[in-house]
Amino acid sequence: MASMKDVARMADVSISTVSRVINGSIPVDPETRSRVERAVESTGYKPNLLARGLRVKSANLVGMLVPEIRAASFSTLIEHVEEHIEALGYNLILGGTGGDPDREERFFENLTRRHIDGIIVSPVSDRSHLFRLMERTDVPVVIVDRPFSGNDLPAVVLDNYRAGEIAAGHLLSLGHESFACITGGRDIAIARERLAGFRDTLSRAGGMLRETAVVEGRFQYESGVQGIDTLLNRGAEFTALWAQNDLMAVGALNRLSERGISVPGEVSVMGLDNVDDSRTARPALTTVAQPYDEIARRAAGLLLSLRRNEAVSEKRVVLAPVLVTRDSTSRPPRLPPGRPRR
Amino acid sequence: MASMKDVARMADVSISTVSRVINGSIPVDPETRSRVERAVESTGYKPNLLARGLRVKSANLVGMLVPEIRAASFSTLIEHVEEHIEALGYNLILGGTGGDPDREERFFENLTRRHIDGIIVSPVSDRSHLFRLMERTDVPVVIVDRPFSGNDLPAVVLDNYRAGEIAAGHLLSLGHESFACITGGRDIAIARERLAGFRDTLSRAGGMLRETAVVEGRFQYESGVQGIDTLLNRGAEFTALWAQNDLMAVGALNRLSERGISVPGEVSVMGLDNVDDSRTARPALTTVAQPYDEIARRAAGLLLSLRRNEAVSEKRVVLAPVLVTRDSTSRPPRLPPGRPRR
DNA sequence: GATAAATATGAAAACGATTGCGCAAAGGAT
DNA sequence: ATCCTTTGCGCAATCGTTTTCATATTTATC
Repeated sequence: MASMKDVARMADVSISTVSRVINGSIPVDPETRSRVERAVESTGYKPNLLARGLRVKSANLVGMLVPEIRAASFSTLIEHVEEHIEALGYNLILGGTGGDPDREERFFENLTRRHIDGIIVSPVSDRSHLFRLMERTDVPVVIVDRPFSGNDLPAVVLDNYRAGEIAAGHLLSLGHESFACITGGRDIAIARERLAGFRDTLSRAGGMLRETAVVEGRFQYESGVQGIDTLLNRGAEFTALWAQNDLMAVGALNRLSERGISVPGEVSVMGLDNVDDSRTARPALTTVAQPYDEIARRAAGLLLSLRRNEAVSEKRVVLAPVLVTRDSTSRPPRLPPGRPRR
Repeated sequence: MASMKDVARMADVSISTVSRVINGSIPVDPETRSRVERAVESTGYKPNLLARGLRVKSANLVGMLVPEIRAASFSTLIEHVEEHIEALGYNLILGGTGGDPDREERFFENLTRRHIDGIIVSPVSDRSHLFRLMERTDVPVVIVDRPFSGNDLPAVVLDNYRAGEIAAGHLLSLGHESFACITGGRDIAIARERLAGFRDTLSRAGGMLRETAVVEGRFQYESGVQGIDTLLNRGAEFTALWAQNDLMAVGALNRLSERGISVPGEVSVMGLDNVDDSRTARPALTTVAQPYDEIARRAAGLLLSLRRNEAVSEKRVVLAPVLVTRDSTSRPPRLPPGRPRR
């Protein structure tokens, strides 16, 4: 592989000069510049990123760490992040933790040894080891999807409270009066916020969410199916269900059908995320969309601003969710008041 | 960040010695060794991977390039690859191309400039620009998922012909006699191979696959729904359908229901991949599974063997698909012979 | 035309590791 | 006691850049 030395020799200049025309850092005589450019061309020279990185302490690399790479919400986020940073001339180094604290730690440490330019992280839970690590590193970090709790790290996230409001609002507007909710883990802040928005909106409208009508899940498909089972076993009464992400919503959808309850005929169900699966579920899922592309763009932008020590107007960007109506919600069934489907 | 120099000073040895105890390359006196180790401990020293990489021309990085990061089959492959190489001490640098040849090229080029240790690639199609690039680079490459056509690059892939056989075999064993197939793009070798296995098995059994009963898709959800539409419009007669991946199969499933055709009551449908979506589809999809975990493991293993110039027994690993039966296939409906559902 | 200022380039020192080579001290053989 | 091997370690070169500083050359100023 050709190096600067080769180019320099061929153009009959010093390597400093080559460096200067490559980086355009300092004016150089047009005549020698073009001589160098020709040499670069004919040798096919491309700067060695390790050497440069070593010197300038920046590898042109951003890292991304998520709990589960293959979960639809993460993989779409990853795709968008990769797109944006690649457009800015960076490469993405990706890690999955599977919830293993050791892997979290290793990943973080490896990246700092690589002079990473920044890391985008989605911590497993509020108690993640990562928070300790992140607070005492000097590489820029921005949190996505699973925000903070008791720290002020930069983040770009959904307005989760608002998401709950939107879900409740939509169901209320259809005329529903009895609700249920399948949440994410209680140790995850976003789950708590989503629930708060949902509950507050309902009670503001004079309705309410009984304790027996909320079940805690873990943002996974199985949580959706089990959620339905425990709700029905408890004898909870509801014509409208919100699952706090699409995966659980689809699980609920399927389980309801299996138990002979029609959606949206007897109960309406909503999700949150608007990943591809919500489109392909049957009935197609009404959901509250996360603006994944914008999350990714803002996260990348924020990260690199921090890197350059630019003053950033807001360290925490919160983005608005938007309602996407499909076929899994409708007006509640006409039944004797107070006797909805069990 | 502490460097070797700091450690050396603290342990009162030369940096060469520090290097030697870190790498265990050459025996060093137990007494000084422990002195160095103590110094490493107390400085919290961690080798700088850029510097090491520059020197030894290896960054401890492997790259992976796929057309679409968020497609379920790719994201699960990515997850597994990341897991395996991380266990071997490598990090993963991920790129998506979206089918854009420029991005393919840039990605490839950037990685070589980083002294990447190897690249795992899934080309968009047989005509991908990548093949040119890959043939004339000296970094190890292994192809997954979308193999070759007219080149002998290392690869680890499914036995796609066999997959077709398995699909056909399953449907035949249920008693079906009229078949249809939705394929991937004809410019993709695996689509052709899958079809060949399917068709050959059917004709071997005395059945056959009419030309009007095969429609070309593009491995996407929409291909599945459109596939059904064109089949029905053509008046194709079939009680069994194989879509060459799960995404299309689910599309087909949904479209069939929408058009009032029950699955598996009137037509059975199968997919290929066994991604999560096949489990959560309704009816749950019978499919032929790709052993993603093994593909990833073998690909990573092969790649690193090539890197070390080890003699590899086989440059092309082909793995066996396995049948997963769920609810989308059953015996064909009893109807007057020769008059299956249209 | 002499001096000052501006401009273009080169030499060399980093960045932080690995590694070939050589030298000293220690151990073994005679 | 002498010589030969080992063994353990340090010196210095190297990987491919960027960047500071100095120097030579040109241009401007009076």
